[in-house]
Amino acid sequence: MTTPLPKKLVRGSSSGVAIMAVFDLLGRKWNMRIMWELNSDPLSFRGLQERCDGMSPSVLNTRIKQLTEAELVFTTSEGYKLTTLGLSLMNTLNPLRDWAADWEEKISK
Amino acid sequence: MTTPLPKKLVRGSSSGVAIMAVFDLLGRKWNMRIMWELNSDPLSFRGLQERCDGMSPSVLNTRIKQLTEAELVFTTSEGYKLTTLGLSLMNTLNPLRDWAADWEEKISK
DNA sequence: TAGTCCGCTACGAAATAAGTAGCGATATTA
DNA sequence: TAATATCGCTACTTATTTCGTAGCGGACTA
Repeated sequence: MTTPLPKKLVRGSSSGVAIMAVFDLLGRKWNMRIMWELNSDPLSFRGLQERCDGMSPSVLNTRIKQLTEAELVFTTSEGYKLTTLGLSLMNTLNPLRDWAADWEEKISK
Repeated sequence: MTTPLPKKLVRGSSSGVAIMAVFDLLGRKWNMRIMWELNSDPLSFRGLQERCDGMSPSVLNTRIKQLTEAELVFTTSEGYKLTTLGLSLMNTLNPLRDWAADWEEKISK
């Protein structure tokens, strides 16, 4: 039988807890994409849906709720927008664009 | 009936394709976490599993294959390690740690 | 030879995402 | 004012992904 693994491992310190929450949030389909699209423009529900390859409205709805709860997105009369916190996240994620281009180039040989 | 949405929207240019692939890869449960852990140390299969809260070995196995395919991870006699490409990705993702701390602070009020 | 640990696989159950129809509200047009 | 259209969003079913667990075959050890 497989050795039971401890469910939680005591790590070096309390640091590293916050980043795990970020991984939980961003490591879910569509969340990064939605924020990326909102970083360009504020968008309506259906507009966001179109930009995100026609993703399911049911999922979009739960994503918006999550991101709103996380204070990264909020609703206005002109549609959904990033909060200051959301904008700052997209700023830290911005270098990903260049990395991605580099990666694609090297991967495709 | 719901208006059919166009499955693909013509965007401004060819730029932005690579970043979508990155979102696909990183927007999957465990992928960021695995790379984060490997950025600290090279780890064995079971070691990686422990660090990742005892995640299922079946999922871990498919993740390792994906990340290897993406040339972000490779296998050595001492365990799994990040490639140069993988290291550079973690470098661009590094500011996330600080952002996460900031976010947690503001969120918990 | 028997015991232990390893990377990894198989497989059923649970959770998440996709896909589609359509409701109620508001806006627009006839 | 009535018909039409569009909106955000919900309710459902189906498909895909992830989880949890048992355990195989190989390498090492006693």
